[in-house]
Amino acid sequence: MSNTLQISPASAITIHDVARVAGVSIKTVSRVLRDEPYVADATRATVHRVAQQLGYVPHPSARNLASSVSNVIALVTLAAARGTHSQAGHEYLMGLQMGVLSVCQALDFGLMLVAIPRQTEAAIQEMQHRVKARQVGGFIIAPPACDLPCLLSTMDAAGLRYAAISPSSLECSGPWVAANESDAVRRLTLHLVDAGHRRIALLLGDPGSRGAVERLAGYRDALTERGIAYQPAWVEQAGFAFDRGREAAHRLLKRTPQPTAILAANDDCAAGVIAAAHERGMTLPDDLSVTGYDDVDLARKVWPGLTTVRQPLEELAAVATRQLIALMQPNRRTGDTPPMHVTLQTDLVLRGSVSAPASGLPQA
Amino acid sequence: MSNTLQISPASAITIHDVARVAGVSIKTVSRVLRDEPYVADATRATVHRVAQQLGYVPHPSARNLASSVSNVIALVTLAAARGTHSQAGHEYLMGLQMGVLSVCQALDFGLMLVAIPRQTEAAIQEMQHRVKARQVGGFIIAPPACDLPCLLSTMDAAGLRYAAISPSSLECSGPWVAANESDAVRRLTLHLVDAGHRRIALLLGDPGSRGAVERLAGYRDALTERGIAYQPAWVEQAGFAFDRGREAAHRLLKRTPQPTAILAANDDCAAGVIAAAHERGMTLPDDLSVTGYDDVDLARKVWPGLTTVRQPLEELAAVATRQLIALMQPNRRTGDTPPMHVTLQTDLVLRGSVSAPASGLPQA
DNA sequence: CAATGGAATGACATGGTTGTCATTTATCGC
DNA sequence: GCGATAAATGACAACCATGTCATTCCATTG
Repeated sequence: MSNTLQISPASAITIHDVARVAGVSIKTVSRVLRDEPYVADATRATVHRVAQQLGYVPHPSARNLASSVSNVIALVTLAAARGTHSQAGHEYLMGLQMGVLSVCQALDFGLMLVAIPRQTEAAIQEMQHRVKARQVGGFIIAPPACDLPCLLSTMDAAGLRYAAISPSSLECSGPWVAANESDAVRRLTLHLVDAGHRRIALLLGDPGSRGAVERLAGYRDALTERGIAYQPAWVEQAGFAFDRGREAAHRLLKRTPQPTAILAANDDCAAGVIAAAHERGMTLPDDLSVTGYDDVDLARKVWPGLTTVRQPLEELAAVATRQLIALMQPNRRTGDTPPMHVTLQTDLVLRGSVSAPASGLPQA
Repeated sequence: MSNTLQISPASAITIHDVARVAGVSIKTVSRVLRDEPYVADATRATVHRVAQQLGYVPHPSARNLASSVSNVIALVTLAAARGTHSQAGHEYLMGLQMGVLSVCQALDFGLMLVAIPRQTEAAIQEMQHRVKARQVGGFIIAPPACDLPCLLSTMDAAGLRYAAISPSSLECSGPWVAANESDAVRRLTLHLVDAGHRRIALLLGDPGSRGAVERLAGYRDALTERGIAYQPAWVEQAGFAFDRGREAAHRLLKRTPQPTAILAANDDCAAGVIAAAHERGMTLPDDLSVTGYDDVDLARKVWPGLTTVRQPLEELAAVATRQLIALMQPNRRTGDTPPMHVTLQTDLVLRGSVSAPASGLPQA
């Protein structure tokens, strides 16, 4: 009937209205809007036009109720103990969030935030609850949540759909994305060696994290390439936090001989190293070269600016999101579906925190 | 009938199952679970017990469909241009998120993330779309999203439910929370004056932000209290970003006489000031005292550590969330409902970035 | 003791969509 | 031109909760 545009009182248009105006059944409207086959092209066109004109927006709850398919995904982080901040750096998490959000927005998915407890058991329950309540159709598991022991394999067993970002364990059947961390650290190490450093300490993150293994490999590769002997004493499991970096740096700088360069586990940790060096009255970068990891804002804000590695955080998250959505809606045609396992390259970012060692000739 | 615990195949328990097992009608189950009156105590107890035993979880979509009330709220941030980071500091936003999330989790609300475009018109449409689609029942508007001109009053007009965090404009009928920023800056200024400073520069954030007015007032109050003349030349609209702080600091430090202390707009901005001072070869804090604002992690990580103001970010967000939920579900009994307008106190955090001025006697 | 009214409960419709299956219409081979 | 097959469409139930309104059950009251 009336083809008049209805703009203002838009909050009540249902599939029935579209069907009535288009002169077809609601089922046909449903078929058109869900891109199902067996609809005549002419009908398809009419329905699309009418739906658009009426400003029809499908009701997600009704859709969800009828089809038990959700178009909401959850970004899973580790619940912080009351008052403390979460484990992973804020900027790291925020970068991931932005990546997830941009894809969600483009594909008309909702993004929920879910914080899970630290025990795998409880975490699974929490997530199952969300699925049971049909609030959420799938999960993006970000570090360090994905480092909970057995989390991913238990999720597999529980039938929860997910995509993991930079998981430490690959013992899962689900998709994951990660950056090529061994290559990143290899290049970082070469950069230091080529600047003249020989006593290079490596601080690693939590033992459970993906980087721990990969980065050590990259570090050793670089040393081998340049014919420098690998010394286990220069490697420490420090952790990612500022304070851990600071403590580790104090320990290292007490030694004789001192390291002339420290590869920190991430930018926060590197800032801790810098703080420690300052506390010991050292001048940076002459007395000590420091590198970070992640290139969060902090890396530019400390003095001297951190030479670091830029992980494509937003892209990591975006890819994971597309993987998950492909998993949730196999039939959906969303251009390119990323493969199950993706490794992305990183960029070295050079700033002032690395220079040639001032004191002592290059000696192994 | 069977009172056996059903644990594993839990994904299909509906209100009908509960009703059947409890021997009552579904309506009665609904009444009990929604805490409605006119149910005998004995019935109430039975239903609760059965629901618990069966592990019944109400289906939010069905609930939503039937009642057209959502139990999902959205945290609204400003969409970042592709690639760039969002306006507000990451740690600031993350602090707010944690606060919102903790209340949501406690009250069994879902939290969605929504990024809105920079134009009020488009932002309203985006939000109306969510509501129209019944995805979301209300919004928490965080800075700087709430500083979009007329956003809040337009939301009022559009009938969108919201609570605002530290909004610049109070021309809205909705609830808001904010920190007492004028008092915070007043105390910060007194702290500097009492350390011997007289030439104190004040960097303000974006003109549209709440702090701009409040903080200036606090600054002037402090000067007046100590009998120091207010000089407009010492006040700049620098903005919150690191680079803005750095540029402003360079401008200020070129002057004669130099300021001996700078109150930065926030910690990021303060880090920029510190970087500028370093670039000019100054020694901190002897040559220049600097203060930040927010007490994000960065404040501990720069050298010297920033004397700053801790805003109770998580609490601000938590209060806003409770305000919003009270607005959405007036009947819900959730202990204490916060008042419509809440102002929270702040804490001074003293670190190494402030000392007595090294050069020059205290002269106005 | 019948009438009254409120407490306690249930039957059924409703919300907006999708799934199932039946039905109508067009297409094809011979 | 006829049946067989496939394409196109629609009627109706189902999803799971809540809202409306009717009904039953008691305790009071006159």
